[in-house]
Amino acid sequence: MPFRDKLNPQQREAVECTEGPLLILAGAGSGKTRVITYRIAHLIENLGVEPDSILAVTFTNKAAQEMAQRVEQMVGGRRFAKPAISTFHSFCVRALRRDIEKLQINGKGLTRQFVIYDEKDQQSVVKTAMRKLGLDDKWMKPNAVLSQVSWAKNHMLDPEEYFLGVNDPKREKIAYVFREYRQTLAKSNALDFDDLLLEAARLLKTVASVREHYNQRFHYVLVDEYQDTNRPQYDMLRLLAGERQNVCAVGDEDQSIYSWRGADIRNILEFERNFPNAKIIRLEQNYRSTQNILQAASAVVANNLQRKGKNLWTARQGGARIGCYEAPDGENEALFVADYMSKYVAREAQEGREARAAILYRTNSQSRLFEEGLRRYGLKYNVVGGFSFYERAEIKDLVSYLKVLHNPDDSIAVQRVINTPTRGIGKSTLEVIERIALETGASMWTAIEAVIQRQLVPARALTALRGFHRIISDARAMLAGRFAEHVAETANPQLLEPSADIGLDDEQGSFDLSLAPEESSDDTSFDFDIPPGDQPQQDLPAEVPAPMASESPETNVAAASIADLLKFLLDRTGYIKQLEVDGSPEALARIENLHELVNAAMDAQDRGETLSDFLDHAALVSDQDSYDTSAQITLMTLHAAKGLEFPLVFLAGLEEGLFPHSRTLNSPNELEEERRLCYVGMTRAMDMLVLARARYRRRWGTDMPEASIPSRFLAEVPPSLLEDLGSPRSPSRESAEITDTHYNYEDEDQRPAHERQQRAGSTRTAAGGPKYNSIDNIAEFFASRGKKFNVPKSFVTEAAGASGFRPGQKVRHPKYGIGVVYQCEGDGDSAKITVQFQRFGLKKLMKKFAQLERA
DNA sequence: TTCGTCGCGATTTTT
DNA sequence: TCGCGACGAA
Repeated sequence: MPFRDKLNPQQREAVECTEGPLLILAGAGSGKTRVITYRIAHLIENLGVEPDSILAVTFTNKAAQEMAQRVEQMVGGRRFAKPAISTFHSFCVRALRRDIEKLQINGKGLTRQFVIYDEKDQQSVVKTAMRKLGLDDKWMKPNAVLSQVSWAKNHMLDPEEYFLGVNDPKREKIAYVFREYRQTLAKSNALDFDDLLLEAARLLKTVASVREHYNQRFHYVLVDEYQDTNRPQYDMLRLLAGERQNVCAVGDEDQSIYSWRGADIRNILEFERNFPNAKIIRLEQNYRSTQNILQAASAVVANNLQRKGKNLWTARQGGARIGCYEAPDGENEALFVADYMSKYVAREAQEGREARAAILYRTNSQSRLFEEGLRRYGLKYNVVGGFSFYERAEIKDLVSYLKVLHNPDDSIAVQRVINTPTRGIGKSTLEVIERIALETGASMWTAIEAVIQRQLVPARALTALRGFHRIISDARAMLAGRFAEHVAETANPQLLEPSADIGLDDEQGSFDLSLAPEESSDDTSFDFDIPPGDQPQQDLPAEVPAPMASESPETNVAAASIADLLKFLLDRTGYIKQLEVDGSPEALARIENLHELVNAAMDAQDRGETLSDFLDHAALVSDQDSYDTSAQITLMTLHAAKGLEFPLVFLAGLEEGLFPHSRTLNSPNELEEERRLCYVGMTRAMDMLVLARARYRRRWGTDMPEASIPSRFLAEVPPSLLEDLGSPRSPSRESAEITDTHYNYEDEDQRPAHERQQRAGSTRTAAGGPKYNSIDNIAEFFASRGKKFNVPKSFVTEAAGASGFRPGQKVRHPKYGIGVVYQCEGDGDSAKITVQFQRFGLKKLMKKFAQLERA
């Protein structure tokens, strides 16, 4: 496979240097993916390396899919086997599903049927643990406790070690919660996201046979986004590298933005120390952005100390300057962006080019304003992030039912579904069950059976509980293909069968489990993201639908498919009926979603996935993966933008406290991370970059917008690269009408009808319509919208500069402390200044008496 | 037990 | 603004 003429010298070196540890420092837009895929193809095609002895790990499903696709295009068709390309997490899940039982001690420990707890599940475990330990929700927020627990895990500390490492009472209590948390998960046969990495690393570390298995299988290991790896991932990488040390890590320390998830930037900064004789190659030619954009971004990130430093350059000299816009408030910012967008989209359409733009922001909550703005302009857009399909309540409900079928000990799932839809199992009944579970150390499910058997709750609740139990056990029987038999069995009053009897509930997968205890799995069973049918799958019977239930020949009934199970559950639980009765548009949407879920289950079935696979999938996918590249305008957080590129990029909300985020302001390390985030955002832009800020922003729904201070990152961009896009200062005509009310947000419907028509017309025929689509007219446009776009008087007085204080300025008051000037009125002795104080809120002060000073 | 209302608090982020 | 939790009524 020839590639020499397709790569620059550094890229070529990175591709050809296949033996020994290698760190590729790949600057933004330097053709990283290209190098990785060529490298893999080179190994296979030119060096004759077996494809499936190559392992490549990424962080997102999307990255993994893309990589696999591109490799496929290069070497596909010619090879049967494929390289293993996977996310860290799904790699770990597969490894654990295969061998986790080797970590058992005296038969105790997790089984291959373990479930994966997502963040919500984790939260509820923490909450329960805290309640059990008598800790108040208000004492410390469960979320904060959880993040401590996660921190400890990422630093490979167990509760005892964590306890010893802290010396304040608060954290000591957290250690107890941590211990309780771990016990709960163990009891539920569950792992959280952190555990997946942790346990996989432990598996490799402690079980020599497993480690050898992977060392024999994988001769070349490649890690993408190395700057985002944490300690367990690093350990795993070392173990996978084995003696060959053919480790290729690709990353960019300037794009490390996940330290809050335990990512340790030292992994990349200290690569040479960790892997002796490591080679380092820098990819410094940027193929994406113009020189101006690159220079601006580089200037910002140059303020960081924690970096190896690099010298990115581009052949695209010059380019448009970085746009800069200061809007009066958040709504204005959004409307400005929308206006700019509609102009841009129209222009690109006229030129016959494809318009692609992104609006990037720090927090998801910022998206709302932009969505409204874009809608007003009739522009189509796509929001990435927020909550994913599998996070929707109704989907989680049904998935939880499946989880209970799959693993009855999953108490979180049981808790979620036991009374959804409501079936009369209330708080007091739940308390009884929980108490039994607590006293006997059994799972909720076992406790439920005990409660039924010994009739520990009032008749009414007992009936309800029986109903629930019946649904679950019926469904489980369907799963095992023993429904008819089950019905016969349960026809007699002996309702309860020992649940161990149904232990192997892994649907078709159960064949594997029962037939192949130890050495059955050879290399091919490790099927990474490989399309269906492309490889021998001993996990599954060949024909997908309806394999015979060979374990009970006398019944000979087909095991139910996942879709069938879902339909059964939706019907028997009355879930759909409940929504139908509701009848609201929202309920109908939920029904739609549930249909989608059934479809997803059918697709999974077609791919030959077991119930277990399906649940893993549901746990590991995110919305990040469903990003639609064909949308013209994409809204997302800066984090979500990593790895993407757009001809036009807006970076919004460049305000101190928002970006950089307030929670990072007193930590130099976190501030550097914010700066890297800014760098990531800026380097997404290919041709045009616009930075925007609102001078007043309404934070968390107060009725009073607060004055903002420009983000320090704005000041870090060399002024010569900036171009002010006409930030409105004092729309004169309107200012005369301003009363004492600071802002008067009105519904847009209050605009005169003729304006609305004009607006509508101009958006629909964006190209031809003259007026409000042009930046030049933006001030006029804002003005025309009436009071809504009034700027506070302050902007006028600011221009006059009479009061000596200006809005946005930081001031100190002897009694109220530090604050920010919100508004100035009048001048001379009668000058009044309104100040937003950090601790005392908004105060109107007479300048004469206030003793304000600049801070 | 459920369902409604009210008030308060929060808003950072791959898997 | 929105969503959740606590609390109270049927």
